[in-house]
Formats: sequence, structure tokens, C-alpha cells
Amino acid sequence: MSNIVDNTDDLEAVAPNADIAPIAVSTRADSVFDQIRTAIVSGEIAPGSKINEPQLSKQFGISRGPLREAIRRLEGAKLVEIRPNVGARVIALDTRKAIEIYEIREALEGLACGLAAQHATAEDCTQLRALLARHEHQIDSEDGKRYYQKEGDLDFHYLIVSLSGNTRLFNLLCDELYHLLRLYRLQTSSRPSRPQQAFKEHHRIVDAIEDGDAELADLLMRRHIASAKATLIQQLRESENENLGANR
Amino acid sequence: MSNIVDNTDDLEAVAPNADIAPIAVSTRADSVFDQIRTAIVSGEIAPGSKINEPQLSKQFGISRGPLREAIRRLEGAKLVEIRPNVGARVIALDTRKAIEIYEIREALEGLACGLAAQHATAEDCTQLRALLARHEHQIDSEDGKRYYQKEGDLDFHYLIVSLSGNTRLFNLLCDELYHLLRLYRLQTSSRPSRPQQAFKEHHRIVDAIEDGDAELADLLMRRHIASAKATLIQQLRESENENLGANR
DNA sequence: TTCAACTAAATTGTCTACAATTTGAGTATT
DNA sequence: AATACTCAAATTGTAGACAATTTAGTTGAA
Repeated sequence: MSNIVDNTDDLEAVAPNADIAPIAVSTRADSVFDQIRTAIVSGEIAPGSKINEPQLSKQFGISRGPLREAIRRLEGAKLVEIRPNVGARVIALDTRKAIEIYEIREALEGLACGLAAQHATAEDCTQLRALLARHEHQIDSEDGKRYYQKEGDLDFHYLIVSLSGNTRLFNLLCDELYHLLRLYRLQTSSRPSRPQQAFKEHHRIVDAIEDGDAELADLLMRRHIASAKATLIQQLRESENENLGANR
Repeated sequence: MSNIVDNTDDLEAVAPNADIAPIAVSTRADSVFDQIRTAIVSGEIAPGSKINEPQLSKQFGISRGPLREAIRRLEGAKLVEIRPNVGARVIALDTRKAIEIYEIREALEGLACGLAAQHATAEDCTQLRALLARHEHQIDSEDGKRYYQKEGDLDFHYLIVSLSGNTRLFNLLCDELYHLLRLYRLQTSSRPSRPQQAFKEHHRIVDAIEDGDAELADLLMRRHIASAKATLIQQLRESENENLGANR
């Protein structure tokens, strides 16, 4: 429950003897890492663009030391690529990478879903259903805002992964892959998704989790992601054909 | 084939006009990252021990700036954990983490093996058989040196992952997980492994790859790793029981 | 015009010094 | 003896300056 990343700012007023004070005191490097990551996955910093250290250090009001540490973390999150003596660039989106990411995601979320089926309590399943209900409500009410639908979709996956009980798996998916998915989604958010079908699939997945049927949960989640993969790939291929030799 | 990490040192004498000179010029931070990583996975720096920046910077003859960048990369590789204002510690080994890692490994290598079955050429399969032949020779000749047997085992997995064609998957497994496996192996290298059985399993896996049977290749690899997992977990549990309340 | 060589500007990589925080020893107090 | 407090030492976090390399613009020659 509390294995969510702690990005909070400082917090001082703590009694000297406060028995346990797990207050998140973040260093500037970590704080700037979060900010840049957000800027990247929100499209504020364009994919493929150069990371300029003097500019960013001025922008965030820190020196280049902690900024470079933040960039190293971004490298670890696969959001930038560093070339020695040249610098860092935001990762460039292409269909090949998307395929690779979705192949990995399929395997890992299948695993997560199977584990969730083994571990989930009745309470957990209630929570899942509640999330889906909210999700459904969004589909009905604001069916234009596909962006939020996709956010809701990620929430569902997020919850299942956390129910897997495998913290490393959680970090791998939620701290790395999902941010990359957000980046890809920026490219395709204007295009039709498939909310009704996804919604049905989600319920079937929760069915399997409720039954404790790990094998089926694994299978259904893999299929679910394979569908999403097919949709994304097709959209990427289309937009590739649209802007032929435009950028760079 | 050439997607292996390039950790080479400098190399100067290049003609000014050398058309393409993809020589790996490494920065000090990257070089020290490699050295510390090697020191960690070889046990030179003990699991759980503190990373002392002044000491290490003196030891490697660099200042703390690039050293801290190296430490950030180690954090990304999950080899150290950083706590703000306290510092970095080498990751501590425990059974729970081992289980998590092997669950992930099972899913990812199953995927890799399935993909390899789809992509591998006849030549690739020949290479795999040759590797197994060398491997078998090692089992016969130096059956005491289990460490090298396990190195050979990793070589096999390494090759299969590279045959998957998924470079992100390759990086994930070979740049992250395999180093952690080496770390765990240090704890169990004195104990019996199961070379004959593993050897058979390897050949069955290559059979499936030769047949282009992705589903079977996936399944067999998962089973293979599940066996290794069971063995490792059992060994870790045993050594946990041996030193009860000894360290920290 | 095109291409190569050269130079100046900009950017990255590194070092040193300093501030902020934690750690640990020592002292005093109950 | 055990605990809380104080202060010095050590360590981490950050800033600023300099060196090394790349980038871009200019000049000169084919």
C-alpha cells in the first residue's frame, strides 16, 4: 500500500524525539529528476530534443552538479540517452521501441496479474471493481476525453501490479515502463481508443483474480495488452506514413 | 551481434578523416561505474556495506563529482540504494528479493526464448549447440569448479536473449538482472548445482528453437528457470537458518 | 559552389571548496 | 548503569571555476 514513490517536498516541524519519522526529505537532484521526468512524459520537453545543462540548471535554479545526477537517473529510467562529451537527448519515439516495450509489458503484466490472483483478498477485489465502476462512468460521461480514459486504464493496471506483491516488478513497471507509455500516448491520444472492449476485458480479468485463477488471469492480461499493442502499433505506423521525412 | 555494452578504454590514434569512428570514449564516471559494479558483483565490496565517497574517490583517483554520477548509475542498476543525506549502500541480499528477481526472470527469459525461436537462423542454432558442447566439456573435466559451470550457464542465457532481437529486453536482463544473479551466486557457489539436468534442459530448449516452436521454447525456458529458482531459494533458506541472528 | 581547414563560442567533464546534515564520542544527569 | 544532551568529526549535498571536447561559423582553396 505504501510502496508508492515518495516525491514529496521537505517538511520540517517534527518533534526532536518523534519515534519514527519517515518523512521524505528529498535532495535537489531527486526533486529536479521528478520535474524533468514530468516535463518529458507530458511532452513539455519534446522527444529527441537535446538536454542543455546550463539552460536547465538556470531554469531550475540549481548548479550543474545535482542536475547531472538527475540526468543520470533519467538515463536509468530510459528517458534520455547520454553520449560521452556530447550530452543527453530525450529518447526518440519509434515503432520498433514500442514493439519491444509492449513485448516486455505483456510478459511482466501477465506475471503481475497471475501473482495478483494468488494474493488478492476480497477487499482488494472490491477495490478493483470500484475502480472499474468509476472507469465506466467516465466512458459514459465524458467520452470525448480519451486522455483521461487512458489514465484510468493505467490506474487499473497500476493497482493490479501493486497487488502482485512483487515490489521489484512494481518498480520496473510503474517507475519505468508506464512513464514511457505515457510518452507514446501523447502521440496517439487524439486517435480513437477502444474503451468498451477494454472495459469488458478488465472485468474478465477481475473475475479471474477473484477466482484465484492465476493461469487465466495471466492469459487474459496478456491478451488484453496484446490488443492494446496491436492498436498502438497500427496508430504509430499510420502517423509514420503521414509525416514521411518531415522531422529531424 | 554488436549490441553488447562497450566498456572499452580510450583509443587515440585514429586518422582525422576516418569515415566512421565509433570508438568508445568513456568518461571517468562511466569507467568508475564499471569498476565499482565489478567490485560489487565479485564480492570485493560486500553486500550491505556502505559506499564511502571520500574513500572511493581517493581509491579511483577521481573527484566526488563523477563518482556520484557513477553511484547514480549503480542505483539505476539496482546494485546500491541511496538514502538522502545518508548515502549509498550496496544492496543487501535476502530471499524475498531473490524470489522477486526470479519471478521476473522467468517471465522475461520465457519471452526472450520464444522470440529467439521465431528469429533464430540455422547458424544461430549451430552456435548454441557449440556453446552447449563446450559447456558439457566443462562439466566432465572440471566438475569441482561449479562457479565456471554457472558462468557457462549464464553464457547460454546471454546468447538466447541476444537472439531474441529485443534490445530493451537484452539490456534489462544482461545489464541489470544478470549482475544481480552473479551477486546471489557468490552466496551459493560452494553448494551443489545441478549441471547434468540443466544441460539436458538446455538441449531441449535449443530443440524447440530449431523447430521454431516459440510456445514450447517459452514454456521450457520458464520451467528451466523455475527449477533454478527452487534450487536457489532452498539454498538461501538453508544458509539463512545456518547463521541465525549473526549479522545485523 | 562545394568542400576542407581553422578559429571562436558553447557545452560537457572534472576538480576544489564550502554549506548542510548526519554520525559518533564524550559528558552530564537521572 | 542507562539515558539524554552537546559538540566535534566525518560525510553528504551543492556551488562555482577551470579544463577538455564538441559545435558552429568563417575563411580559404579547389
